Parts: sequence; C-alpha cells; structure tokens
Amino acid sequence: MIVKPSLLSPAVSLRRDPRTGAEPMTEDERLPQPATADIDLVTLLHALGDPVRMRLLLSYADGAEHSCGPRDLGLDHLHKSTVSHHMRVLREAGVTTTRVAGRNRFVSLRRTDLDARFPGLLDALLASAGAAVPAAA
Amino acid sequence: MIVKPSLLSPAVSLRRDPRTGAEPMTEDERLPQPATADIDLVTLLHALGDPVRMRLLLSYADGAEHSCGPRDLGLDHLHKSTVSHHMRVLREAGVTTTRVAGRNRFVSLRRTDLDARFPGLLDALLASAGAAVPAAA
DNA sequence: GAAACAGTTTGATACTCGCCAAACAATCGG
DNA sequence: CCGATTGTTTGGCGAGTATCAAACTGTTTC
Repeated sequence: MIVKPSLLSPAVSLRRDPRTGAEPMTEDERLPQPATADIDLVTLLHALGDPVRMRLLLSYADGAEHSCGPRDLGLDHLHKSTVSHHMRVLREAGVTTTRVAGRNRFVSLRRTDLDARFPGLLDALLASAGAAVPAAA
Repeated sequence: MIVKPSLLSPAVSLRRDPRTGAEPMTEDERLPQPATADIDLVTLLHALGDPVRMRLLLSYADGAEHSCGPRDLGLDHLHKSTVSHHMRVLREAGVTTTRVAGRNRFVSLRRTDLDARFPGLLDALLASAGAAVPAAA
C-alpha cells in the first residue's frame, strides 16, 4: 500500500475507500478527507470558529501549497503538534487537502470543492476575514 | 457583565405597545449586544458552528421576530434554559437582537448590521444552509 | 397580594477542545 | 546503519461548553 511515485513510477495508483475520496484529484497520495458532497456546513463553521484555524485559512487563501511547519505559517508560538492538530481539523472538515510527498506534506485549500458545495461562501468568508482586520494597513 | 436596568436606571420606562408598529431601536428596550463594528468573524463562526444555533439562525432567517420558547422554534427536545443559553451566544456574537416587551422577549436577526459588517456573508450562509439539506423537499 | 407566565441565572455533570511534551513513524542524506 | 528532518499520534491537563434541573427576576392577570 505504500507507493513511492517520485523516482520510479510515473503514474501512481492508490485507490482509497469510496467513502473517503471519491473525486479525481491529483494522482498523488492524499490524506483522508471527506468527499465534496459530505462537507457539512456546521462542521465547517465549527472548524473556522477558531482564531488559529482562521489564520491558517487566510494563509491558504493564495491557492498555493504550504508545508506544515509552524515557522512557515507565522505560528511560532504554537507547538508543532498543536499545528498538526489544527490542520487535521481543517482537513476533516473539508477545508483543506493534504498531499504527501516524501517526508513533506503540502496543504492547500479545496477551493473548487468548497465553491461547488457552498457557492459564494468561501469568497464571502475570505472577504469578511480581510475586512475584519483593516487596521493592519 | 449583565446590568439590571430596573435597579440602576431610575427612569427607563419607555415601553410602547407592539401593536402601534415598528419602534425605533431604543437602548433601554434591548438586551446588551455588540456594536456592528465590534462583531468578530471568528466569534460569529464559532456561534454558528453548532447545530442548534444553526437551526435557530434558519428560524430567524425570515426576518420576523420570534419569541424564546422552545416550542416556538421546533426545539421541544431541549430545556428552556438550554435554548436561553444558545440565544445568548447568538446575541453576544452579534447575530441576533433581543427586544424586551413586558414579560416577552422578541428575537430577530441583525440582517442589516451583518450585511454592513460582512457583506454577502449572511446570504451565503443561508444559501449554504438551505443547500445542505436538499432532501427535505 | 397571589398566582401564572416568560425567560434568565446558577449549580452540577459530562463531554469536548486547545495546548504542550514526549514518543512514534516515515523519509532523506551521510 | 545512523542521524537529521518532517510531521503525526498519544497522554495529560486546564479551560470551555452543552445540557438539565432548580431557583430566581420581572410582568401580567386574577
């Protein structure tokens, strides 16, 4: 079940259980996450109702992939296990996806899935979060 | 901190009959609530990240005023003190406003304030909550 | 004044959550 | 193989929360 794609195999095939990831994302190893249709609004709001996770969301809003270290996210004051916990909450809520590549994990926002599930919600949330801290300028 | 108006303010009686029509938003008739500019996004999401409070939000989405009893909200399975607790969380998060009229309290959504603070967010939330339960039709 | 009404507050309990520290697992470089 | 890197998992602790039950406040009605 462990596949090492980077050096030898050009194509990776890791089919998971249909209850977790039923959608065709990048052909790479991903941590378990809910299917788009299974993303629950209350669970999502609960996940984002925490200052640390909201900060993580804003970090991910650029659409790029981010590694998991606290230093990469401006969370030096938190232990790495705490950051790992928060990222798990976000992933299990359907907010983020995690791609495993070697000893690194790359986290990114599930923007397409969220827009499909709750149209307009993510944009409104990001706009609200940006408007909530106007004094920074 | 909860302030008892009847003990601190000697002359507060601004009671008006509800049948006379819409009343201006008088401070003395309202339970304490955050100012529009003080509504915090994370606090708001935390408040809505609970199934009971999300249900309350949907009940208030019609814009009308609702009394506080569990029977009026389809929450018969919950104790009245529990409902009171949830409505306090919503009010302190800035989601709702509570007008005191005699021995009744009328709760309604702060739609204008929320739209001013976080444009588009409430609509997206209500649309998402409606889309989250499509099998009910 | 007494009773009924509408809702809040307090106390108690069980559960969840956020946090850290240490142990653990997997990968990459020597 | 050994150690360094990267992140996860487990255990524990303090704080917060959801719930009910009972007592309480203020209001209306009798």
